[in-house]
Amino acid sequence: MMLASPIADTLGFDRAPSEVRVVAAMSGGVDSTVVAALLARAGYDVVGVTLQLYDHGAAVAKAKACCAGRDIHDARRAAETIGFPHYVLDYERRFREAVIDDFADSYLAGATPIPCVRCNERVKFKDLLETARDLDGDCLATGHYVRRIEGPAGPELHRAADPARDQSYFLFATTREQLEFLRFPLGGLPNKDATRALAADLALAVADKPDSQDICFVPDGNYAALIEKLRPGAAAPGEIVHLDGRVLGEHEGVLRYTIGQRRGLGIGGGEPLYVVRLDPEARRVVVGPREALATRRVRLSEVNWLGDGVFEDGPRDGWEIEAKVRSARAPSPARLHPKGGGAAEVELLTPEAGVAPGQACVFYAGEGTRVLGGGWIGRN
RNA sequence: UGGGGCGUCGCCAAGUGGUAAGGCAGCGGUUUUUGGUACCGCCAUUCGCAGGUUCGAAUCCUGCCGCCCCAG
Repeated sequence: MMLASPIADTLGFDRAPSEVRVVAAMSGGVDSTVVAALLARAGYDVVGVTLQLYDHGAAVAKAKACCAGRDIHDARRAAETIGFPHYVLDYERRFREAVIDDFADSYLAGATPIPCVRCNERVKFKDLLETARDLDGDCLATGHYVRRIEGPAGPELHRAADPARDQSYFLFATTREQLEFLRFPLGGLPNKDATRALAADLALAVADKPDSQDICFVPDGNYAALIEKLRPGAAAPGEIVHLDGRVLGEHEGVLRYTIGQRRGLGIGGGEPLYVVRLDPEARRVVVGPREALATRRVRLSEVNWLGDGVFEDGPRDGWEIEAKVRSARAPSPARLHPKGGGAAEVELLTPEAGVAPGQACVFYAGEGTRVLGGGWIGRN
C-alpha cells in the first residue's frame, strides 16, 4: 500500500522531496497530523509547528478543542513517532488580540463573528506563514479541506473534492500572495474516512480522535460567559421588541442573540419568532415572523477577490457568481456589485434567511469548484 | 349588588360522558472547524377547588374561589 500517494504529489515542486522544506501547521487534530506525517514519510523536509493559542489550563479537559495543552501534546507525539522536528510557538497574545478580542467586540456591536476565519486570516496565514518563511520553508501545509489548483494566472482556490467536508467558506480571506505559499494536501481526498484511514495506516495515535467543533477557545460552548468575563457588563439586559412595536419580554444581553435565531427568546403563545435585528446601543432585540428574515441584498466590506480580472472592473450588471452566506449550505446564484474601497453588494437571486452582520459571504464560480473570494457581511 | 361569560402544561388552545389533540416556549439530541436555521425526541395519571351523580366525568349537578364583560 502506497501511503504517500494520496497527497504527497500535491505540493507542486520540481525538486526532490528532500530538497523541499515544508512547514506543517499542526493543530493536534487528525487532519493536520496526517498531512505532516504523510509528507514526512514521503521524504519531504518537514518541520511541524503547533501554535499555542490560548490558555491551556482552561482547555485541557476538552478533548475536542484544538491548539491547547492536550493537542499540543498530541502533535508533538506524532512528530516524535514519525521522526521530524516540531516546534511549539506561543501565539497566545497574538491570538488574543487578533481573534478573541475581535470576537468579543463583534458581539458587543451586535454582530456575529466567525473567529475561525479571523484566525486563518490574521494568525495562521499571516504570522505563522511569516514564521514558516523565517524557517526557510518553501511552503506552509495545513490540514484544511480545500484545494489549491495551479491555474493560468497563478494558484487558484477551489472547494474540496468532498463537498461535505469543504472548508472554503472559512478560507475566503486567503490572499493570492498567501495562496502562493500555502498547500492543502487533504483537499483532494474523497472524504474524512480516507484521512482517518491514512492516520490508521500511519499508526497515529490521533486516528480516532474526535473532530473538532464549536469555537476552540470556548471550552463549554458558553461564549456569552466568556465575553462577559472579557468585557464586564457586556451582557446588560434589555427589551425584546416585536417589529410591530410591542414589547414582548426581556433578554439577558444582546450578545446572546444573532439574526435568525429562534431559540432562547422565551416568548410563547403565537407563531414562532425570530431575531430580526439587534440594536446594541438601545440594548434591544427585535423579533418578528420568519418571513421578516428574507434577505436579498447583502452589503460587504473587506472583500477579497480571487477571481480573474480586476474586481472593480467587472461586468456592468455585476459579476455572476454563486454565493454562500453560511458554511453549511450549498451556494446559490447571485450578482456581485463592487462598490469601491473593498466594499460590495451581493444580490441574492434566492432570498436567504438569517443573514447576520459579522458573518461571511463567500463567492464561487457558477461552474466548477473555484472560490472567487468573499467579504464580510455588514449592516444593511 | 344584579345579569352574563370563563377558568385544560409557562403561554395559546382542542376536547360537552368513555378514559387529556395541536401550536408556541422550554429541555435533550442530530447536522456543523462560527452563530443561527432545519430536523428528531421529551414535555398535563391530569383538566380552579371541594363534594355529588355514574360502571365510567375535563365533560352532568351543587357549593366555594378566581378572572372578565354588561348593568349600576
